Amino acid sequence: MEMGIPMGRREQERRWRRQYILNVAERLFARKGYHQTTMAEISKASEFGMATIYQFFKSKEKIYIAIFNEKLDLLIRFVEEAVKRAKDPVEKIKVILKANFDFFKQHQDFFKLYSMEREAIAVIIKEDLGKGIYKKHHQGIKLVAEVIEEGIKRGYFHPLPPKDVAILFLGMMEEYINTWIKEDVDWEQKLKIITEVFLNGILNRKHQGERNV
Amino acid sequence: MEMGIPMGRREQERRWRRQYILNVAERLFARKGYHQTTMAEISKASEFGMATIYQFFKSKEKIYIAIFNEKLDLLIRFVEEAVKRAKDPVEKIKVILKANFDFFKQHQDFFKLYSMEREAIAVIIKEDLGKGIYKKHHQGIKLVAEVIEEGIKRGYFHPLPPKDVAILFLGMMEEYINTWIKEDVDWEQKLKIITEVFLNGILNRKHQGERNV
DNA sequence: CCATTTTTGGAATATTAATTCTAATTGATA
DNA sequence: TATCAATTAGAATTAATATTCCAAAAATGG
Repeated sequence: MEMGIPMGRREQERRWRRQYILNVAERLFARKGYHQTTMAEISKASEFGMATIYQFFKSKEKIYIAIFNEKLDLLIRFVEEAVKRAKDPVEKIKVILKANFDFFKQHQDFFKLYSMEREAIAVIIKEDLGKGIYKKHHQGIKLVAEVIEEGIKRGYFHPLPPKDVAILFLGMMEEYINTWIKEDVDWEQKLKIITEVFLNGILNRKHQGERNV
Repeated sequence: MEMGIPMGRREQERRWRRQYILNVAERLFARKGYHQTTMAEISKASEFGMATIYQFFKSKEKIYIAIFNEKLDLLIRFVEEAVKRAKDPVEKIKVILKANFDFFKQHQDFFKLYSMEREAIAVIIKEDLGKGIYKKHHQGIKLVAEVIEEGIKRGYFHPLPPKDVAILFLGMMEEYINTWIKEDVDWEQKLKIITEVFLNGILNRKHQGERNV
């Protein structure tokens, strides 16, 4: 199982089936939410019997957790990779936005699930693993906060509390993706708008003297 | 029942009890989510029997919907009132932020519920009334978008699509409140930060020449 | 205070759906 | 191909809980 030791056909098939079940469940959960999706439906849609599914996952809850954990890992890795390739903080912010947009365009079902239940998950899932997901969300905040902090140190950004700025940034991004993901929009355009607002704010230069914030 | 005709004691008591049930349910839903909260718990916590509760609400779902509808109405009215009192667009933006912060500080249980299930609600609630809630959310977006539009026309804000900016604004705000509502923070301070970021962006003046957004 | 109406508590019912079980099938090994 | 182990389908079981029902209690009005 460890890296380097090749998997036999048997094991590969197992993996493939496991993943298949997760994909089917993800689609169903995204469409109808956790509670409205029954094991019978997952069984039917995946064309596996109950026992088979329970072979792979101890419970419905575990399926749910697995989807979140695996997709969130994927996302975090994807964003981290992208950030590494950018040099200056402004570039990094742009790259984070683009990476998130791209990822969620590719995984729309998951995004739906994510925005639908990220907050609820601590409540839906009794198990401690639910907290692991919560932790991964904070890992995302931390990543952005570090970029912000670097940007402040290097004089690119206003000296504001990095964590606060990171939260504002992610809030913007999430709600924005959430609104537009359903529709068939020009993503380049959207990316430009959010970048513009976040970096430059909405205030027009000619009025900036007036500000008394 | 119409304005002007005074309610008898009987009717007033009924209202009070109805509201009491809603308050209890709200607290429970906020703590454990919709599905984890049972009618038995609502009955126990409110010290009303089942039949009594079903006297007031046809179903558990109706209780949930009632909470959302009534609180959202309250919020919208509260924000609209506040906006009326402000003159220029910059002031209006600040006032909207403050009104939301204040409202949710006052109604923390509801905020929890709101952020937990706003997205999920269309899925949790089968009934059409679920869509009414969705509509109210958009009413909020519209209100902000109008302020933005006015601001652009009067030259205060950059000419960006008002609805997009409104969504970004609300996303920021929601996530921000969400993060800090649990903790005992300096709200004035937080209000300043979000206002600053939204109005001026994070980019430092000295680097603005470099921007190639 | 009595008759009538309304309200109430909580037990009984019905439903829904997660999980387990069993018998049948499939696949591997020799 | 025969044997044994692993896998599977789907029915049966079980658990949870929303809703209904009914007898008892309380409020109302004459």
